[in-house]
Amino acid sequence: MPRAGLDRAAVVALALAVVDDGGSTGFADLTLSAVAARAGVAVPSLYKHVAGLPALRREVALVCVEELRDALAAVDVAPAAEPDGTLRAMAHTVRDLARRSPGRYQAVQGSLWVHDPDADAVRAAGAAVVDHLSAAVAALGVPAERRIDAVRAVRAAVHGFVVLELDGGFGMPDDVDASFDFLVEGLVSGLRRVVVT
Amino acid sequence: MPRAGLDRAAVVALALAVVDDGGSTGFADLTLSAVAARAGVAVPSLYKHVAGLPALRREVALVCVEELRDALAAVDVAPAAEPDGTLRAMAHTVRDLARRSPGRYQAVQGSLWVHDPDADAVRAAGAAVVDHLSAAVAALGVPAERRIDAVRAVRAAVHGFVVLELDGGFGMPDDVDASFDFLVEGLVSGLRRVVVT
DNA sequence: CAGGAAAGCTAATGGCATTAGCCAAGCGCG
DNA sequence: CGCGCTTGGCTAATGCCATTAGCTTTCCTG
Repeated sequence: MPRAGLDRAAVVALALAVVDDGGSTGFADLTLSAVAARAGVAVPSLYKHVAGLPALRREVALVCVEELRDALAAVDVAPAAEPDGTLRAMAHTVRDLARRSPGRYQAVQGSLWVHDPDADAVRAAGAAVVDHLSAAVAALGVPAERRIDAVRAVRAAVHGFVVLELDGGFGMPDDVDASFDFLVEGLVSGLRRVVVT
Repeated sequence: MPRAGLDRAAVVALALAVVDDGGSTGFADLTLSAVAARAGVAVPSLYKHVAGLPALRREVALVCVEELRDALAAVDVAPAAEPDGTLRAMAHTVRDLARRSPGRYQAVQGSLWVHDPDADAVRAAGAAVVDHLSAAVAALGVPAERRIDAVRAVRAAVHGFVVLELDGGFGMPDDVDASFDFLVEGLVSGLRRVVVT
C-alpha cells in the first residue's frame, strides 16, 4: 500500500476541485467523503492534514477570498482611461469571477466567517476586498461622509445581482448581461451625482 | 399514550417556529429532529404528515414567500402620496420583514425552488412578488423596454443589502439604516431618470 | 540498518433522514 | 354497546456523514 503523499495544500486543492465541480452548490456540498474519494484515501486519513470539515471549509474560503481580492487589486493597479472606469471594471470582475466559479463565490459569502474566531485571515482578506471597492468609490468623487454608504450600496447591488443570477433567480435569460450593465451604469452615475451633497 | 393530534398544518407551524428561533441560520438548521422534539413525538411520526425534509422545507418556503407577497400587495394597494413612494415603501417592507424574521427570509431564497418540479406554488408566489415590484417600477415611469432591467436592479440592490446585513457583512453597525436609505434613494432617483432614454 | 515520526488504515460512536412493519386510539357503523 | 378499520404514533433497522481512538506500516534520519 503505497502512500498517497498528501499534505495540507494537496487536500485543500482537492477540496477546491470538489467545489468547482459542484456548480453553484459546490461549496455547500463540500464533504470529507468527496475529498477522500478524490484523494483515493479513507476519510479519517484526512484528519492527518486538516482539523475537520469546518477547518477545511475555512481554508477553501480563504483561497477564494484572496483570489477575489487579487483580482480587484489588479483592476486597481491598471485603472481604465476614465476615473469611473475602475468601479465599472471591478463590478464586472466580481461577476465574471462568480460566473466562472460559482462554487467559489459561495465560499466567499458567509455569515460563516464573520463570527468565527479562527477565521481572522479570511476576514482580513475580506476587508482588503472592501478596501479596493472603497478606493474605486473614492475615485468617483464621493465625499468622505458618504463613503461608507456608497460602498455598501455597491456591495449590495453587485452581490445581490450575482446571487440572483447564480441561483437562476432571473426567470428568463432575457439578456442578463444588459441588465448588469444597466445596474452598473446606474450605480456609477448615481454615485457621481452624490458629489454635490 | 394519548395522541399528539398533529396534522400537516401543525407540523408546518412547528417548523416555522424552529426557523424563527434559529436566527438567520434558522432555515438552514431546520431539521426533522428539531420539529419532532417540539411536537413531543418521535421523528418517523412526522412522515405521517409530510413527505420528508425537502417537502417540509418547501411548505415552509411557501408560507414565507406568500407572506412577502402579501406584504407587498398591501403596499401596492395603499400607495403613498407621491408616485415614487410605492417603490420606496416596498424596499423598506422587504427589509423590515427580513429583519423581523431572518430565518424566513432565507427560506424565500433559493436555487432550491427554481429547479424543483414540485415547487410550482412557491414559484408562483415568487412571480407575484416580482410582479408587485414591477408595478412599482412602472409607476416610476420607467419605459417598458427597460422594465426588466430595472426590476432586476431593484431586486439585486434590496436583496443584496438585506443578505449582507443579515450575515453581519457590514463590519461596524455605522448606521445601517442610513445606508439603506441612501441605497433606496439612489435607486428611486436613478430609475426616474431612465425616463428620458 | 535501526528506530521513530508521520501517514495511512479499521473499528466504533453519534447525529441525521428515511423505510418497514408493529400496535393502539378513536371513530363509525351495525 | 361493541366490532373493526383507519390512522397516528412507536420501535427497529439501514445508510450516509463527521469525528475519535488506536493500530500498522512506510520511509526518512541518524
